[in-house]
Amino acid sequence: MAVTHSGDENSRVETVDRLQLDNQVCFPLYSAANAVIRAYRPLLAQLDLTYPQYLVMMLLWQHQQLNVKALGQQLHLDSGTLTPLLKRLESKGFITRRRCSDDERVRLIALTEQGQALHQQAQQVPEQIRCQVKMPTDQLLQLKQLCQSLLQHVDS
Amino acid sequence: MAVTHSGDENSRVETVDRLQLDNQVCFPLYSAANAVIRAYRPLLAQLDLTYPQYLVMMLLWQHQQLNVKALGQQLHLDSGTLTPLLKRLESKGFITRRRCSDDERVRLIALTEQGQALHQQAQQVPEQIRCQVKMPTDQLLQLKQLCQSLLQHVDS
DNA sequence: AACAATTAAATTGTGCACAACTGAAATAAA
DNA sequence: TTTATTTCAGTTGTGCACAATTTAATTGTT
Repeated sequence: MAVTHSGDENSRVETVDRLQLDNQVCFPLYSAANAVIRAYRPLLAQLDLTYPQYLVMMLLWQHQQLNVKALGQQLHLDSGTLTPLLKRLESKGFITRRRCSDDERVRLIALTEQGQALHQQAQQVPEQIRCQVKMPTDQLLQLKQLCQSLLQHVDS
Repeated sequence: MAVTHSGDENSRVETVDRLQLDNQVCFPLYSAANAVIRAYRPLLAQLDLTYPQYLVMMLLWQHQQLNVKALGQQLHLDSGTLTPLLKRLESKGFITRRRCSDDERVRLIALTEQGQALHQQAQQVPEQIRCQVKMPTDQLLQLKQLCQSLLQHVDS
């Protein structure tokens, strides 16, 4: 329980139960993320990708080749998540997982031709998803910036 | 690829690649949600709860008794997620899962004394998590409202 | 009353997310 | 140069999240 002052004309003192769903930031954050990823699902299914797989592919379309650590740092995911995910992308024929000759610990993740080709098909995804989110662009930009800020300011 | 007009003095035309991580809302949303839930983990571990279990418990602390459908509607989760989660809460001794006598299809989820008692222990969680998020309260409020708005305006 | 349609929850199977741990290779320290 | 430490991926095990399906109970129709 916490006591806060309301911003009304006559400043009342009200008791806010912070253990209620309505008063928490994390619940809408978590629900909204789930909802948007749920909206991505049918679009990405046409590319035979899940949302986290799509994230990896976007990084590879941009950088051609990355190791597991670099992927993990950019996506905030660890090897426990990435290794099986990358194996699935490999078995679908979208990426290769070579060992680095300089440092045998490192895996170099690169696109196959098929993975490269998927880039074309994916071009429409952003606009398709944008159509399903009926919200002003400036609000979405604001939401993006607040999420990025939160990400920087939470110690986890 | 999309062409947008920047808001600069001399309105340049720039090409924005919407297939880049930096230009998407969902990625920071997804990462921020994961990060905050990660921050909750050690706090909730002391109560022997996961974050989704904590959500269910909060609803029960507020309403005493709910069926699976009502829980699902409020949390945006289906029986495929809730049924095993509720079984875990039951086996920990926090809830009961009675069948409704009026309608045998329905499960009535209610708190045990132990589950009720957990409410006291949980009182500190919101302030503890607040300390780990070094961000102004007005920005968090704004983030909450934008997430709630997004949740309403995405068809999924 | 008999049958069809609907509803509530459970089940099955896939794919994350992550903590904790392991093994192997590279780097640092003695 | 041996040994200690660190680093990179991989493994194991738990718990979601969800699509698709199933079972059983209820409601609606004829």
